[in-house]
Amino acid sequence: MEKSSSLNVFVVKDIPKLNIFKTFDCGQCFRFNPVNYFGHKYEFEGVAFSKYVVFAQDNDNEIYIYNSTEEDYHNIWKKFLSLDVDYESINEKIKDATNSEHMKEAVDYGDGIRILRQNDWECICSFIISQNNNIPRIKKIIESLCSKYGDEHNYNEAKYYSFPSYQVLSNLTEKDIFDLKTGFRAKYILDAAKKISSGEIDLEKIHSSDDFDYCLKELSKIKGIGPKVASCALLFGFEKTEAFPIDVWMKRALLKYFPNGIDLNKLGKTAGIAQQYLFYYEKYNQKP
DNA sequence: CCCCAGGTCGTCA
DNA sequence: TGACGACATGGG
Repeated sequence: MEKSSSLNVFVVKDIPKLNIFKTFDCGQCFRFNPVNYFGHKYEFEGVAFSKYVVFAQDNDNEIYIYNSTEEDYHNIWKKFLSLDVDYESINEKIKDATNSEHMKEAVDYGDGIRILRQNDWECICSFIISQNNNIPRIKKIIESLCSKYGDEHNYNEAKYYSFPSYQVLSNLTEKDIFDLKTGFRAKYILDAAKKISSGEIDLEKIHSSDDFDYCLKELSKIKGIGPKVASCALLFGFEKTEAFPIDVWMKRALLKYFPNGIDLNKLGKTAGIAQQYLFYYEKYNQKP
C-alpha cells in the first residue's frame, strides 16, 4: 500500500506532552496499527469516525496527521486525542492521591499516553469482542466485521471501511455475526445492537450523564456486558474517566502494588487514567 | 494434548 | 453473595 504520494498532512505544533506510540500501543483501541510510510519515528494508521488517518511523530511536542485538514483536526482529532486535557496536572493528582512509589513509577513509565475519546458504540462492540480473547484476534474480528458490514470508502485506490452502525447490525442474524468467528460473543453483539437501535438503551443519555452507577447499570442490561466491558466502554467511549476496568493484568498489578486496596474515591475522575498507567506498566514493562 | 487470551453467563450451594 | 465450568477460536 503506497499512500505517501498525495495525502495531505496537518501538523500540530507546540502540543503538550503526547506519545503516539504509547497511546496507540496501550490496548485501548483496536483499529490502529504501526506503519512506516513517511519515515517518521512513530506512525500509526487506522480508521476512526469513518475516516482513514495516520498519526505520526518524531519528537515530544509535535505530531503529523496525514489525510487531515485543519478543520478535521479541530472537529475530530483534537478531541479524539484528548489534546484539550491537561495531563500534567492529572499525573500530579494521581501521584498525590495514591502516594505510592509503584504508581509513581507507572505514571512516569506511561507518561504521554492519552485516553482516546472513541465512538461509544464502537467501544461497546469492540470490548464485547475482547472478552476472553487476545488482541490480534480481537483486531482480526473487528476488521472482518467492518469490511463486511461497514461503509466502504476509497482513498488513493485503497479501500477502508467504517465501523458498522448498530442499526445495520441489529438487522443481521446471530449466524451472520457468528460467521465472523466471533464465537459465543455473536449473541452478545446482536443483543447490544438491538437494545440500542430499539431505544431501550439510550447512548446519548449515558454519554451526558454524570451518574456513573446509572451508566454502569444501563450498559449491564446488554447480555455479555459485565463490569469490565462496561468500564472499558465508559472510559474509552463515553468519556467517563472515573471508570476503572479490572482485567487479568490489573488484578495482578493491584495484588502486587496495592495489596491493601486502592482508594478510587480519592482518585475520582483520574481513576481511569491511573488504571491505564498501571495496566501499561504491568503488561509492557517486563522486569526480572 | 495442554494452556491462555483487556470476561460473562448460568447454575448451584 | 461466591465459586466454578462452559463458551468459540487460534496461537504457543
